[in-house]
Amino acid sequence: MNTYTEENYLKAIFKYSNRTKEGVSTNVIADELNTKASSVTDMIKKLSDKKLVLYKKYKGVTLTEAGRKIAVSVIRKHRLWEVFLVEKLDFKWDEVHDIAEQLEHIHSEELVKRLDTFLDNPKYDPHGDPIPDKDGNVNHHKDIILSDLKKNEKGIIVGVKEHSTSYLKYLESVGLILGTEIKVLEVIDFDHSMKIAINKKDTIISHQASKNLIIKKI
Amino acid sequence: MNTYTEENYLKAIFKYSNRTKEGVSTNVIADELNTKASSVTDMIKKLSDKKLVLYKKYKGVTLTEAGRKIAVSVIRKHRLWEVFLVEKLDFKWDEVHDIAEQLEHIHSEELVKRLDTFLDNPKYDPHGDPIPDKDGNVNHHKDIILSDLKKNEKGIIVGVKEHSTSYLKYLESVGLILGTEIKVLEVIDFDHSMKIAINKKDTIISHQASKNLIIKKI
DNA sequence: TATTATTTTTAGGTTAGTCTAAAAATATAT
DNA sequence: ATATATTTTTAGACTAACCTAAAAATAATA
Repeated sequence: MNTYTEENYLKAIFKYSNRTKEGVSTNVIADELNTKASSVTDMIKKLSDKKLVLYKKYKGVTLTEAGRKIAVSVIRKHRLWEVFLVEKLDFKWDEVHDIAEQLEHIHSEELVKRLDTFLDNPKYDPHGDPIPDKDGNVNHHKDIILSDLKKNEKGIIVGVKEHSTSYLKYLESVGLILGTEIKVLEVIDFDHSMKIAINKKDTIISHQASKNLIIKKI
Repeated sequence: MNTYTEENYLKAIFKYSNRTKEGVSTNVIADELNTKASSVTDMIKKLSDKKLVLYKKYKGVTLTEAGRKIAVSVIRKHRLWEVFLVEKLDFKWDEVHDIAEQLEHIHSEELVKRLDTFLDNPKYDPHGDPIPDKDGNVNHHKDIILSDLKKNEKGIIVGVKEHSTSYLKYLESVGLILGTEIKVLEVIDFDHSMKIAINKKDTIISHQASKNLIIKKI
């Protein structure tokens, strides 16, 4: 059994070790967890002793298979609980993160299994992030983002790359929720803002906003 | 915000300060929490500094109003989660305690409020224990227990005084679940075991079993 | 390549919660 | 009431997770 803190470290390392094969750096982890590099070094040694990460001094850290399993199971729990909070308790998608951060550390395999069943085995959480299956497989989105679309191309919103409350609230307020169909009407060369059509209404959104929306081309 | 551990101490003190006005003794708390008396003394000092308990050396400890509020709110959460686990996730009544021990420490007023609504504002948990309301009021059962009944008296099971898995499993196996109507057919003078009628079937139960069943006379 | 800047690690300390062993206070029994 | 037993507290130490400040390693730049 691992502590709350260990689980959070593993989650942070997982988050930054998806793309590259390089080890995740101490500072990146410290930043993600709002702690100091020296604390990270301490914890990494502990995780290394437990064979949950591979660690070479000054060379960053990578997850072992055991470490990855734990990280993914925590993420699975986080996302399942988010579905519960939104679908069953009627929370908004921008309100669930902090509560799920706590719930993800509840230890009970049976609970997760039953929760999954209760929620009808959802594949995505309320932000469109894929829910890992019980064996640790994750279905990542291919990263097509709205700002990649050209004039007259169309897509459906399937996720977000930025999870801040302010962004989520903004998206909801302009009708950019999961499943919404978008057509690009115009792209402004100067600042890459774009005019888009959603539900027969036109809106203009900034590059900052469009580059954080994951879409599926249609 | 209080830690997981502080909340458990407050809950333990609450548990043993219901009846008498005397302070709860260090050893009783140590026993309840599977820790040592010296650890309890330390924690009591901390809780006393925070004005959550009143403490006089060698004289035991009592909760302040602030401490009681926290204890009761943790118990409220515990029991609401137990209802969730049994009603929504189909856990058995003997399987939910350990999971609820974890869930009771999730901090979010909004979550508790919505969970309560989702569960239709239950008044009792799956073991018949009363769920404190959001203002901290608790509806205790009057303690009429099955072993107090005399021959030919009747009652309905409304709760248990012992929550061990083995007891709960036993009760379920012989059909002694909440709401069951019981008629006392005979009381054996020698060992206080009794013959009872439940759902038209007769059973014999030990004094040990009958003195832990809370009933309502009918 | 030598120097400077950045990152990472080490060294030493802190707090929360725990422990053991011994001392002090209270309770019990002769 | 004195001696004995029990309970509670103190003293000192431990681990987990964190910190600051300084040292060491690596990376970036002149």
